[in-house]
Amino acid sequence: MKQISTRFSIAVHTLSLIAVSPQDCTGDFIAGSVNTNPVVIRRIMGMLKKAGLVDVRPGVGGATLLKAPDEITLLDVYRAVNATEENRLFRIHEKPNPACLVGRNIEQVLQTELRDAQSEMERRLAQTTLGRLIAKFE
Amino acid sequence: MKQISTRFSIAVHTLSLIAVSPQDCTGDFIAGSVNTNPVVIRRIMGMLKKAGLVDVRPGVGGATLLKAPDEITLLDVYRAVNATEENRLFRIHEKPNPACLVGRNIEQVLQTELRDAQSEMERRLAQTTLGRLIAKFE
DNA sequence: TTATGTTGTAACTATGATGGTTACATCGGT
DNA sequence: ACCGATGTAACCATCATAGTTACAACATAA
Repeated sequence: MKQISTRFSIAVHTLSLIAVSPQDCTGDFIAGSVNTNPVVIRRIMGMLKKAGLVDVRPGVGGATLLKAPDEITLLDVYRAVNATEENRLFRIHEKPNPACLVGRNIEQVLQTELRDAQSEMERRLAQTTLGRLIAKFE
Repeated sequence: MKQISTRFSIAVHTLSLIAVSPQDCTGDFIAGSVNTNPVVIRRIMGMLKKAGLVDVRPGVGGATLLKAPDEITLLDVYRAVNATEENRLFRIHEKPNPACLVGRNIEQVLQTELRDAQSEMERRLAQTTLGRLIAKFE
């Protein structure tokens, strides 16, 4: 099946690293910890910056959190990297046959249910903060 | 972002149609209601059949539900069409650097949270039955 | 038996998201 | 001016998706 992009987990990794590191984290340093290409990190950092979660200093290098780890939830990160307009987890097939009872109703009825389901997931993501996550590292 | 395949919504549409139709539903008939190619329907019907939700009669044609609409939840359908092994909604980047505190812990810690979030979503899907969905059609 | 209409699949295709990569402009401090 | 960092554009290989054509297998009716 189609899974949610690793952008999300990489973003969480990135923020965690910034949170626990005493020194400034450069993109290359983070890339080394995540084990990927620095450009991938920069792209994600750009999204986190746009979402107001981090401040990145061009030229000099390094990133810092703009909120306390306890003020950043997984949902914040999730939203930041999905960064899209709609943000609907489920896709529904388009243009079903309006001449059919089911075709006429399915979109509306199903959408309500699926949005609720997505909300439940997001509610759970909102319950975990970066601070709580970091506290579990050993 | 990457969304969950329309296979799911098409499967729900398909089952709904079978449930509300007095006559037998052929793949072509369902395809007409969903507004897609019959082969797409047959593929999904194959998954629903494998999951024990429907019985499809080869040759003669037509499909029937193997359970009452009130006994089929959206989660059943979701599981049927995702039909994969792992069934993990979230992907986590692989092989983070074990020499780093974050890299060493992120996978384990994050996985717990994400699995919980997925469970919340699935719990909500399990609360809606096909019967309840159909009852909302007008 | 043959014809008809259906299901079951294989195979091919176009599309779009993803994630890695190279390249280079720009920035800021030494 | 130099150096190392960020910010992006551009390109690419890979993969899931969903539509399509084609055809074998099947069940029933004539």
